[in-house]
Amino acid sequence: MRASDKAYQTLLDEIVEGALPPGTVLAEVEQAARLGVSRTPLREALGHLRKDGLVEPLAGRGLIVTAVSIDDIVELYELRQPLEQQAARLAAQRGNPQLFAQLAAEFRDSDRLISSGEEGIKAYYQLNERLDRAIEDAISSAYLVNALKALHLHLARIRRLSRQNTDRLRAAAVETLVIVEAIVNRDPDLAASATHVHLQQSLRNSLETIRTRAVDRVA
Amino acid sequence: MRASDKAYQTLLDEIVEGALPPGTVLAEVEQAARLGVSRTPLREALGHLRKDGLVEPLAGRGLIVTAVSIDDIVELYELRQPLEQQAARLAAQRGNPQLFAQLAAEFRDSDRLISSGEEGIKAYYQLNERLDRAIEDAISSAYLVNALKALHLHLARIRRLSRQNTDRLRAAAVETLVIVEAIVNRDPDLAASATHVHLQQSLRNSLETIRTRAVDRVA
DNA sequence: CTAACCAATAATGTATACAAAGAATGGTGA
DNA sequence: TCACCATTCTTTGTATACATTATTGGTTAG
Repeated sequence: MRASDKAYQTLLDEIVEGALPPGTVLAEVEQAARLGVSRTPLREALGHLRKDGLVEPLAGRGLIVTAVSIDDIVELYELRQPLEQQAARLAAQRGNPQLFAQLAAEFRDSDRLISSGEEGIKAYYQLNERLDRAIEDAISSAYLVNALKALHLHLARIRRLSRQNTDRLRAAAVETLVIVEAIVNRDPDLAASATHVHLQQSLRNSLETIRTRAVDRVA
Repeated sequence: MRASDKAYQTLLDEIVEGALPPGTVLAEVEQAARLGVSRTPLREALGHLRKDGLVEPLAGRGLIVTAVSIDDIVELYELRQPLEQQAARLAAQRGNPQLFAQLAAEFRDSDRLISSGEEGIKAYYQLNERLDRAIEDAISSAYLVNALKALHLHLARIRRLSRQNTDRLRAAAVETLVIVEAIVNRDPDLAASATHVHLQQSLRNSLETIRTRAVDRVA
């Protein structure tokens, strides 16, 4: 594996996981030393992160991890909404019904996961990732898949901000099941509408939890 | 201006304009010498082009300019369709009606441009670019705008493949006018539907002209 | 004659040295 | 005491030298 790829992957994970919170200054020599690579591959990694929108230049200070505000979340959903509706639509047209029927069965059983503590919730998140992967595979359009991947980078990042309670997770599982079943039944319009509904709820929940927490912090 | 930016912009233009056709091998030392920069900034430029999807690694041969097939055009429109519908929708919600009214007036007068030779057609294309810019400004969502910019990179590239005749340009102008008027009237649904129609026609025309030309080549 | 292996070569990947540009800090003057 | 300027230092940007890897061509053996 190339040193630049390793540096990119490491920094990416650390930014998404929050180990490098927004505002963190990423000086080249410092990060190169920390990650055990020279400046050249590190610069390449930082350049890619800049294109991803995860870091931005700050005059004189080098690069810093970009901030994530409530406005960012709204704006992100303005991209997510059309992209995932189209993804669901195409998956319903082209996906293998048997494959998605299997995923649907797992979502029907997801209450059990959500109710069984941290471990189960982690498994539930992995189930969602498998669904995303299955949809991407079904789409087969490289351009749309790339746009989705760039989107999911930022979504993974804001997921930390709006931690979901189990009630919301259960509701989300039901909403997602509708989408998957529409794909199984090769109903593109329903898949798109169900995605619309799901994302609307998801955004509403995200904003509520964050606003609530902001109030908590003041109190 | 940084040497890496200069190299990136130059290569980008050459790829989009077709001076570097698909399949062209871009060896680092060779291109660095040609563009008058050292390998380091050139590599940075190539890395960005790779993220843009304009070049791709070829085992052992370095990077080559990516191919553009008919399938690529269809796949590109599967991304363009949802993105530009959303863009039109948001522009209708947030755009300054007076600004778009001005653009609408110009589109109503665009027959004159299209009928007045190369110069006029160039001006017509610039009018379209100004509309794209106005829509992007109205959107104000950085994520969606970035996705649109990446998309327009590839669209500019395939525009060379499917050169439009004046009849198609006139029809496209009428379709576009409906979109702009919907934005002026703050009618998001109509703006989205009109965009849907316009892109469907645009794709159909692209595929027809290319298929026809492919037949010509055989004959 | 074909296939496999080895060597040579040309490419990318990495490290480091150097240059340039900017910001922070200290000093000096009003 | 405050403002401004110069200097220094830290930072990024660039060039080049070195390492490494993969491919290609040739040679040899079967």
